[in-house]
Amino acid sequence: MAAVRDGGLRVTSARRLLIEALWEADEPLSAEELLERLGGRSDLGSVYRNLEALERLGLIRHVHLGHGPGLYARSSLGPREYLLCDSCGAHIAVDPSELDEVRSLIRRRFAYEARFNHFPVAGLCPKCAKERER
Amino acid sequence: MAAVRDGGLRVTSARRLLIEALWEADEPLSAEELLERLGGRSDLGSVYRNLEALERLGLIRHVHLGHGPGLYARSSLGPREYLLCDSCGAHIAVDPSELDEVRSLIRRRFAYEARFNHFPVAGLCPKCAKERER
DNA sequence: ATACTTGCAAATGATTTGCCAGTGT
DNA sequence: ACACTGGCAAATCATTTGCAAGTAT
Repeated sequence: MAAVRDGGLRVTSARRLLIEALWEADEPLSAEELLERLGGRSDLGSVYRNLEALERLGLIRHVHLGHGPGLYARSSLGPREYLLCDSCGAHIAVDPSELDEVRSLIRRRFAYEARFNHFPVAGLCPKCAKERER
Repeated sequence: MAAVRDGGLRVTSARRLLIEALWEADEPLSAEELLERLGGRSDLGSVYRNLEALERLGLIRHVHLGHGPGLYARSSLGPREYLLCDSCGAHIAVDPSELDEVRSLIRRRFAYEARFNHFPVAGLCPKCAKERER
């Protein structure tokens, strides 16, 4: 809560509840899922506004896993980059270091600095890839 | 047009106009941009329905470059995979073979079969990456 | 006290869907 | 003829914004 105040935000009950929900979660949640966990003691507009504010402070991040809503998680959940299956929606989160080789390959070829924390690596998971082999 | 009929679709004027617009374009366009090129001689509902139908036949593909609307292009525009800059929106299209090394690295590490034709590689383009170096 | 926030409603952007008159085969 | 489509409107999903009343500092 200190970080919130230091960031120039007031500690309101809607905000505190949202933060608690985010801190209790061990995977990214949508705004709607978060609102449910608040027992309706807020509304979607406020949830989105607060998510944006907390993200500006760097306390949380959000990722887009395919279509569907954005998913939010506390930054302290650890740096994560994602691989998503286009076919079944399965996804895995990995430490950025696991993608360093991929990143440097892309850097050498295209001079792009690839990031898979906001938009994942898309493709086919092992199971779906196998199913399409034939 | 033969491919359309073979696919079980009728060749209607709305459909033909849409196909012409797609075939004249040399980069992916949104449904709205396509409708403009039809001079309003159709409507968004039909455009989306036809885009979906043509995509089912494999005649076109669509890509999501960041937020914003999906972008559609004829498949014959050539196999393309995309790199997108999260910061300035710049993007480049490359032949899949240029990403084969990246793909096999990801395959070895995660057994995922990466595809960057529907969702791009996201990150920072050379210019934006340089600006953040300091 | 007063600036920041909330909850509610309405607006927005992208896309989908229901309906029925119109048209390709 | 008859099923497939088109155009129009309304619905949906995710997210943003306006506003007046409420609250943290």
